Amino acid sequence: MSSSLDTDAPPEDRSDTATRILDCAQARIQRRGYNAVSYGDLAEELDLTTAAIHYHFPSKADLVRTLVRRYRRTNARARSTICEEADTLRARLDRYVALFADVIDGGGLCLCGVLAADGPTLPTEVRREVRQFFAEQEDWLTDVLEAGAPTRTGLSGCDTPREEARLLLAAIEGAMITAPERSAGPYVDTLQRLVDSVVT
Amino acid sequence: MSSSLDTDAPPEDRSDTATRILDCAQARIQRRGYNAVSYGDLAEELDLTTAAIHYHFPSKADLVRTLVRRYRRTNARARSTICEEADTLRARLDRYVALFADVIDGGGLCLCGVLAADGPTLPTEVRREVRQFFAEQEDWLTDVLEAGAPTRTGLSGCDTPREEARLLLAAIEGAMITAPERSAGPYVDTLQRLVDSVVT
DNA sequence: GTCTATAACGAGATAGAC
DNA sequence: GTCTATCTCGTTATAGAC
Repeated sequence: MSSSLDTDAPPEDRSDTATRILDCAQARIQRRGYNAVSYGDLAEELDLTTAAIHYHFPSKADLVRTLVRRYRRTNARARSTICEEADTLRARLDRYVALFADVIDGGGLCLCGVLAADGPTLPTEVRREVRQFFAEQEDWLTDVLEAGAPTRTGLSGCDTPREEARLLLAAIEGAMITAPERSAGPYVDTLQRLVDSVVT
Repeated sequence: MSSSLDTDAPPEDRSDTATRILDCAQARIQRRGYNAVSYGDLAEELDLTTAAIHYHFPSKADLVRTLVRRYRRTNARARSTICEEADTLRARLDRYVALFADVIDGGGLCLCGVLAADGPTLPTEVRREVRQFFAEQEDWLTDVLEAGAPTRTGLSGCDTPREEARLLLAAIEGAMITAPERSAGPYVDTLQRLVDSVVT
């Protein structure tokens, strides 16, 4: 049940400028965190004024809320594609890990991982959105592990797929933070060990 | 080799006020991140002026560098104590996890986990200090896993203790971020699964 | 849709009195 | 060791012209 809850976004049309703003904001937040990104930064990089950005996103809360929604949506599509194109448990987990490896190679961390660290600083709407992102990952991983039962060995300590899913997610997010360099190689390496322990 | 490298701190005497400042700064950074904590915040909570804080720590870089050094030192002592008081692999890992569970119960995240997410925003000295913290955890976990060889099952995917150590550390840091609430219960629960998979 | 201009505030930091 | 006072800059956000 990779839930498509809430007011699940409308047609989702966005002007070219709005998209450029979101792209820029996402890259910067993934590298620097919520509080180290300002309208001024974005304006300079995009060759706009702060006022122009305020036209598209009246407040910073608006901007980041929209950003996380887009992030969730993109991620949901990517997960769907994985399930369509790969049918073994191992292939699915490998491709899922690769999703986050791409993020690292972009020079930053998972958008929601970074935002989670900014905790109570965030507008409450954004905090909710971030928590939902993690819940979705956990749900999806649980489903995938269940569906892959035949080739699933199961960690000796885990009784249910959900417990295993929680562990996988924690490792996937944590490895970004503890990795000495922000490059995909060592990251994938570390997580491969865990995947290997979970599937035959 | 739980390294005591670099200019390993002097007698480490600190005035009472300086200690109060560090305590306050640590709590706030663990909850809100580096860039959401200001001299003004600290001054208000401690009933001081910003100028008084600047007397003890001339710059924010000074303050946080000192803070992370103290954090590393406290953590090193705690790890030593664990090795003195517990002699089985399981007991040591359990108590190590408890160390971080205490942090969560304090309402925040691991100081270095939070700072890692603030990435290039940090003064370079602080970034070095944070990377060293993670290196120390990895080294210590590797040693502990090696020493516990008799009761160590080994994850099926991991060839060496170091690979297992990296995975443990990633999960320990990541579970703080992905946990829906900042309370120790569910956190310890998740990690217990992994510990159970690593030791008989 | 983008601009100039500016308001209103908070940040890190310093000088100098006590 | 702590204060008052101040500087300079960056921040989010708005008003109004083009």
